[in-house]
Amino acid sequence: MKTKIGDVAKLAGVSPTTVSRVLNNRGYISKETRENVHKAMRELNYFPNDLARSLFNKRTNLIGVIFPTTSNPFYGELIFHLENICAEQGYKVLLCNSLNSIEKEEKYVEMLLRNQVDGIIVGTHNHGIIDYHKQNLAVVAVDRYLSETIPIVSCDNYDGGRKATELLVSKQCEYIIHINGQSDIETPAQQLRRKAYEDVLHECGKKPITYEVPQTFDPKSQDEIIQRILDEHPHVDGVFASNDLFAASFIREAKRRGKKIPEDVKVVGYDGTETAQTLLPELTTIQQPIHSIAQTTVDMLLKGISGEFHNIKSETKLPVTLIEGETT
Amino acid sequence: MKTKIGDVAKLAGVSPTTVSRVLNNRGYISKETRENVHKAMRELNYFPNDLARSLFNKRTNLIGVIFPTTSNPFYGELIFHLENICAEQGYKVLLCNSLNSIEKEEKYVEMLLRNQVDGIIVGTHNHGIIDYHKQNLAVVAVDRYLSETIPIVSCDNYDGGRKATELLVSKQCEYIIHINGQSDIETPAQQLRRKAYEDVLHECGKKPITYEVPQTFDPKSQDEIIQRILDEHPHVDGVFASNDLFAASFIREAKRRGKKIPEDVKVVGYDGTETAQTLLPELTTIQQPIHSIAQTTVDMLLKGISGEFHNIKSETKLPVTLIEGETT
DNA sequence: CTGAAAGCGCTTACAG
DNA sequence: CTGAAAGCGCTTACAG
Repeated sequence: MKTKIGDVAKLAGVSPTTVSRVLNNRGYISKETRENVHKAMRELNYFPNDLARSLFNKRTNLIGVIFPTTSNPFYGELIFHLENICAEQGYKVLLCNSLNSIEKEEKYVEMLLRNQVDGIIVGTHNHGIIDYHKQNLAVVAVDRYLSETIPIVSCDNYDGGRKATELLVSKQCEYIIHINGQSDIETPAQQLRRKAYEDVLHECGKKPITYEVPQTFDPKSQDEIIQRILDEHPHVDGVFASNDLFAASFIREAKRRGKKIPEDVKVVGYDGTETAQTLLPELTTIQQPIHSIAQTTVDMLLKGISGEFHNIKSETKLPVTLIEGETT
Repeated sequence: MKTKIGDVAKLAGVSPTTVSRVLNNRGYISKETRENVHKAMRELNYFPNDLARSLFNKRTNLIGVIFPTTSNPFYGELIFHLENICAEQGYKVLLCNSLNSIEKEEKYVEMLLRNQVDGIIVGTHNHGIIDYHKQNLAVVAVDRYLSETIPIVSCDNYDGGRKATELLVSKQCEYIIHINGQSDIETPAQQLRRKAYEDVLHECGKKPITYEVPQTFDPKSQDEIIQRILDEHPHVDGVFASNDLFAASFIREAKRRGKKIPEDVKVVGYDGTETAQTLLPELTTIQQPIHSIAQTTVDMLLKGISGEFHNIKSETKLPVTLIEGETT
């Protein structure tokens, strides 16, 4: 049997009330009693049951974190920071990999609700699911517009898209193609990058061409699209990919077809994760400040939990950085 | 206020007991009553409070997952699969990124204990912390030997080390260096790879040289070691790195110094994550079956939770695969 | 087939 | 400074 507060009380010769008080540092307790209780707790190797405490307090210090998958280095790194920052503040993270499946997301949200999380951080589509159930629940979205009342933390996607495209233009690329995630009304993140790409191309009288990769995390369909790009546009000489993995896949296939990077085709990626920078350091990319995103997100969420925002429309836009490598 | 079982009962015109029974599908309930209750639940958008249920049941369906960091693609992918498999089976994952800090690990373990997790999956050193507190707690270790009584799931590290080193030898490398994580009594995973490397070199009369990279996840100290390797052994012509990130860093620096890969130096990595295979597809590596590791680990843990193993020494060794790329 | 009572492990007014 | 009582939201014997 696990030891409980009564066991400690008995051993220390006090009431459970008193043990609870030393546990919570509440009210006056004589030094002697406090020490006795502490001794008893140590002796019995006692750990309070947070379930019982939370049930009473209506506060779990639990945060739900929903993203497509920790397998993707951008999310892997973001979630690392999110969890780490939460832990520092005494919050615990319930991890949900939804793989962009609406069905899974719904199940996860229900699970989080049942577990009485204090707040949720979402980085997936979430077609209004959360808003509907929103009941004293703090929610912050990362790079997604979930609803009018949910604060959002994102990077300057339009600026990122411009920086990437303008670099290609300035390097004399004539035939610039954009590889994007599947378009989706709920994720203007991608759309803003695309919009910027299109704006820049229009400004220099070029025709934008965008290919969309389904967000299914299936490497096959990704490869297929890349084959198609190179089949249909053998003269492509510039590519702006909306994440570093797409960029890497493109480079791979272009090289296989005998194209030299950057001489024949220049490539810019997006995200600039530590992992991608280590594995493919030569890649030119738009780097997102992952740590800042995490910090800002947790800050917002904790404010939300302590009731500091109330249906205020809020959007935080963090700056991105162009990292020039050797693929441009 | 959140709606609770009493609210549902009132609306459905029954007692809380009855609502609980339809919730748990327990005992006989008339069809009509069941339907009324369901209707009331829907109407009130009711979700049972899992805290209260768990408190009574002494079962949380919570699994603690402790690894160094989701930022590392191997752990990112492993944790993705672990979480996904857990979710399928109705378990929820509490994520802990311990960064190999013993202090953090201890805090996390205590946190998990307080939260009454049903089991823990550990992939970090854990100097006996868990075993000490082991109290009805199922624990499975991934690639770490924690104690005699904790089952372990790992890959055949010795075979991986042999395969990697033998490949280099068969490709006529004369001067083969091994880059390993920091040695540590509790992590024979790394040591087995190293042992295999040393055995193979001894077998062909060569002198093994191993460099250790501190497991601090600090890119600087990693770069430093790699500089040192190339400074101290300018004639190195073969490298076996115990993970793909080390391999990538080495390749980067070797190229910077004008060495051609694989002509001048051949490199074999380790892990073979999807991410590394996408970003650095030309890397020769020893691939670990991440999905199988996750599946086996969860299977073991669930058996442990249902009391199916009792201090039985158990080790599962999964096979690794050599993936020949273009760096050898 | 259904309900009243007791209890899961804790905490907080309320007394003293 | 300390304790007995009630209650957090649920579940399960036990009656009926």
